[in-house]
Amino acid sequence: MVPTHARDRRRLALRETILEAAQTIVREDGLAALTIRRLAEAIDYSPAALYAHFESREALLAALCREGLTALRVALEAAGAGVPEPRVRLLALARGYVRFALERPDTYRLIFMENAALTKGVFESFESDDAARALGLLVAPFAELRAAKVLRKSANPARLADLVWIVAHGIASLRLSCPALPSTDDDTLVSIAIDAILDAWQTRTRIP
Amino acid sequence: MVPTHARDRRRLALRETILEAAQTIVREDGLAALTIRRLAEAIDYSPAALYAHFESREALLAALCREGLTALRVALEAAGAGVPEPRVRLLALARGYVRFALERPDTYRLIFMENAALTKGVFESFESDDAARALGLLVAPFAELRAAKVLRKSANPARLADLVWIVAHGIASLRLSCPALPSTDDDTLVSIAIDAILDAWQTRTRIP
DNA sequence: TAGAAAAGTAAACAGTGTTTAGTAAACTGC
DNA sequence: GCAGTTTACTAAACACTGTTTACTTTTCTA
Repeated sequence: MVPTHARDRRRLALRETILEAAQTIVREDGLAALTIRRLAEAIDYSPAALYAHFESREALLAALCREGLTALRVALEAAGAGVPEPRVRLLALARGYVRFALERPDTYRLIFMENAALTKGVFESFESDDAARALGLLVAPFAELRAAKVLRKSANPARLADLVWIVAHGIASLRLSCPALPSTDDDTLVSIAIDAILDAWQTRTRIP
Repeated sequence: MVPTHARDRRRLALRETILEAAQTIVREDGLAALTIRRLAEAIDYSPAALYAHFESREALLAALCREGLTALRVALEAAGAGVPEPRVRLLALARGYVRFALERPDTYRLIFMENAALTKGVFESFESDDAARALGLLVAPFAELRAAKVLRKSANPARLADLVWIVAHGIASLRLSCPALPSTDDDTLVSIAIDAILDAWQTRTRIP
């Protein structure tokens, strides 16, 4: 899949250079600072040159968005790796999710908050493999817990995974928008939420 | 508090006119369509005239943001009004929250997603009474349920309210960003989440 | 090596938020 | 009622933005 022709290789390399410079600018001065002119200057090309590699600024943001989604998936895989116990892994995944958002706020905003059309485009057109795999990481622990009869048979792993995603995203995005408001710290919130989910669906007999 | 002098009254009226025209534009063509020039044209003034009432576009957005937050609080009050049973009220509030976000996506985005600095400013500087009152609506049912010994004494109403907020915001904002992804419908997600929270904290004896 | 194709640029276009200088209107004190 | 001052408002410009066009340079191919 690596291009054979020299000019194609250079083309791809420049595209990569552009994306890297873009990431740097975003990390240093935020998304609003990412202008075509500044980006062009950073890589010593004319502004118009960028249009040979990206149809528009929006398209460039979409590419950054896809890269960000991949990075999120990788971060989650790392967070869950080597944690055999499903409940602990679930906690680790959710915490890893929130941590990723807080460590790379602009990336996270770009993926999920900044631009509706962008996010939709990335999740739809790109048939986002990363999103599916990331969600899969959350589904597995629930499936395992259900198989081990820790959770009831009526527990729907996919739906519970959605719930975890909702909670993690809720915490992360609220923190990015109005940091003060949920006054409890993130890790506690995450474990409270996950414990509640597991508690609610665990096999048990209720005493009325 | 109503200004006595005629010119002050006119001033305030124009300010109101500007904000109303802004709302209309946002509702019709989204937030990106809200430019100073278009807004000025809509109210038949020159662009510069707006700067007598708002320091900048950002300041205007902040005003819209505050109005949106008030509208959200009012919507929540309406959703919870006349629902005496705490659990049912909690459901109604959370569903009302999500519904508000979906019915006024641009308003909701403006309040919670679009602009970090903006949101922070509104929630901090304005010592947002609306936010506090809205959150209070969510705290009350938990306090009532705890008082009625439906929930354990260890249940912290404020923290549980945060959780509900996190879930409602999580659902709403994910829906606005990547509508396809949580495949379960919103009302079901809300009730699943709230049931889980109530379940997890209800007074009970566990059979191991 | 000559011709075609690609890469890259400078300059312009249309749009943005914002500032400035200057004018018209409205209010104030006499 | 009138002079003077403050306010309201505008037209025009400034410094940006993303993007397009016409043109030049470089690079590959036949």
